Amino acid sequence: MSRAEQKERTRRAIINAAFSQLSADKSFASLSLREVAREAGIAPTSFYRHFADMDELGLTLVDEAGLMLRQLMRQARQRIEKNGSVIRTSVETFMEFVIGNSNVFRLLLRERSGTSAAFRSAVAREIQHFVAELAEYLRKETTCPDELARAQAEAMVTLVFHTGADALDAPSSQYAYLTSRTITQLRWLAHGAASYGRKPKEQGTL
Amino acid sequence: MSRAEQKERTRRAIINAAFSQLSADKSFASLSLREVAREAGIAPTSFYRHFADMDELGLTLVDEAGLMLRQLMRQARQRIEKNGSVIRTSVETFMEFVIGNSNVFRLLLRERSGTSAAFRSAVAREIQHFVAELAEYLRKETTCPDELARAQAEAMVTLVFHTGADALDAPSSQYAYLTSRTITQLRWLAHGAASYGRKPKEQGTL
DNA sequence: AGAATGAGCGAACAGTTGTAAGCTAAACGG
DNA sequence: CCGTTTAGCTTACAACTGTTCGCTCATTCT
Repeated sequence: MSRAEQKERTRRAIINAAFSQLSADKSFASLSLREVAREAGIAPTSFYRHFADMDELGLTLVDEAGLMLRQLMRQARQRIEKNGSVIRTSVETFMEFVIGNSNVFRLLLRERSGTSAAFRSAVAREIQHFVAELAEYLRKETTCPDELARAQAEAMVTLVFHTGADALDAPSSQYAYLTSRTITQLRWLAHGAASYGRKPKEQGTL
Repeated sequence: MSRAEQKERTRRAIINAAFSQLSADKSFASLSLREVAREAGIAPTSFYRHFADMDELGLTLVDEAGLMLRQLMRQARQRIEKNGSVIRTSVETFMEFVIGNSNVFRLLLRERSGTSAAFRSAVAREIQHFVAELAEYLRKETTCPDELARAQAEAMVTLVFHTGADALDAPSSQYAYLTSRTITQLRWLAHGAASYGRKPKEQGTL
């Protein structure tokens, strides 16, 4: 086996070990280099042949998670074409991702407000892809001015993301409710933005 | 000085030490019992005279944070009575809280998705107060059915909370933008829910 | 006054952590 | 084919962690 090939192999072993140790009660911050190395089947010091420190590993994990997120977007687009209901399809696709890859989603969720500024901005960047893409769609499909399309997209992504977080702690019997609730919320937003978008001034007590 | 009084005093010293060590790069999980005890001016072992372990301290901190949140709600209600604009006043009040008590807000933000189930549900409970109160208001002021009032309140709290999180990493020059963006989002929701609330069926491609 | 309570302390222990130094052996490049 | 490179190892160290034990001594209760 080629040397580079073998190196890539144990690099993946490290990454996989790290992902597999993430759970509801174990965040990336609470992983230890030694534990990861142990599960990857290498000596602790060999870790340094692949990453300068745990932070570098963490950024790699966030990148991989972001990659999966982008694949998810593609998948959602395909489904929408064959399905029609944009909001319902998007929310359902996202929920399936959260349930099926809860460790990955949890990583993003936690590091978004974690203790490392580098992690936070890495996660923020990945989420911005989501927002930008959705905003572009809204600009095309609706008469929304650019700035407001972005604000609308941000609100929608925020709500969907938050529902994903709820789902992590909810029993699976709640998934259907969470999904439909979020769909309703997004429809409100879309409807409100469409009919209310061009009136930034005060009106009424709300 | 009475014994109970002195005990309460060092208990507060511990709590204050813990709060003061929280920061952008230091979460509760990364605090150590010894460090907290050091800053509180007691021996590490004396910590156990007040808390069974760090988790118990953490739950206390979350409770205190929740208390501050409820005080905030009262303050917001007073302001609204003298001001009129419900949404604007609420968002501005909340943002002031986040800026002025960033460590407290960060605690809630992080532990909401942290590694301890007990912490997560404690934070969720505090936030539910917010939601319940807002939902009650919406039921009174609008024609929204109960279930939808709750969904609307949840969406609003989610958006405001998320904006608070954004503010933590944003330069203060961005505060005004974040505030007005959120106000717009909440108005969309209110408007959409009002005119769209009783149509749960599919319609259009959105 | 005398006994009991309990907050606080110091010393000590067993674990864990990250990381440095130096070696081995296999794959590589000339 | 021989020298170089390098992934991986073992050993070692210093720093920290949470927690137990037994003691002191001021406050409290009787």
